[in-house]
Amino acid sequence: MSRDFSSLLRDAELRVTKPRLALLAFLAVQERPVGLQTIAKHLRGTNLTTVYRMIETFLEVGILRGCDVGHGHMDYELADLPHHHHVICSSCGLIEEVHDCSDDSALHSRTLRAAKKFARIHDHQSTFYGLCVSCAK
Amino acid sequence: MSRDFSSLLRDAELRVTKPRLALLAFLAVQERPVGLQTIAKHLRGTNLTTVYRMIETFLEVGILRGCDVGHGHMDYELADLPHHHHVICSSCGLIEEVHDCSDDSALHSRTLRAAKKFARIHDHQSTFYGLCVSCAK
DNA sequence: CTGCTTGCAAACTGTTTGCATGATC
DNA sequence: GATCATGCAAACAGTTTGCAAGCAG
Repeated sequence: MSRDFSSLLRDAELRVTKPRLALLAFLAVQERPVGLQTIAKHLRGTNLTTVYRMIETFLEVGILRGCDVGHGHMDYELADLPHHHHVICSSCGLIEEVHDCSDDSALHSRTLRAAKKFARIHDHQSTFYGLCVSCAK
Repeated sequence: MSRDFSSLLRDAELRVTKPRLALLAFLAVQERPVGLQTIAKHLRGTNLTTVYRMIETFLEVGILRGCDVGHGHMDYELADLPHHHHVICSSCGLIEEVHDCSDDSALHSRTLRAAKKFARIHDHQSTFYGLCVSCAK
């Protein structure tokens, strides 16, 4: 399951460096999107500034995707994951990804009909709030 | 259409002050959620610190709702607006609110079935991305 | 008059920029 | 060897805190 991040970088016309590989490897292991500070904390041996710049670069070329689950700062995840949404526990902050998004196009066209100022809708992001099983006890 | 913000504040056991009324009046006129800096810029005659504190207070008592449309900072709107979602133009950043959210409970239960770690889902927020009519030309 | 609210200044945190060093191609 | 990436330090912006003065109840 470990991936070939070197060619991922080369395909994006970026140089293959140790900090970049470390960042990608770290994100690949995570099962949830993570914030910049979290990344920097776990990526011993590199610099905060570098993390900022790597993320900026990766967002530009589309290797990374930023997603905002509503606690003030962006979280990041590898962009080549399948489309999904996040469920957040209102009590403890646990995030789970769900992949049930069967009728996207129906949802988009229904929304488009309601949005009078828009000509097209090409994407959406949904965040659900609830109680995880531990907190519900 | 102008509302009674004084009693809104009193009901929340907050004192009725000029800056607070100004903030509420400003938000009531907006048709989209606005960021803190935007608010402060338009609320001449009051202080940045005060705006921060008012927003914090209003969020606590539930007068305001923060919503994150994914550009790094929170936007705020009056909480007693009906449930709705936002459509954002990928090109110019225009935000429109849409109120088509007919089958919420079906969506919640379908998501709950997919989210193995969750016991309940009570709310959600969706953001759509598209092209507004001006940008689509 | 009492306590909540405000405004200013200062502290703080998170983010960005400039520049010299080091690594990749 | 030329160019891109990194790391440090310094600048910067946004946010928070402490405290004295002002205002609502």
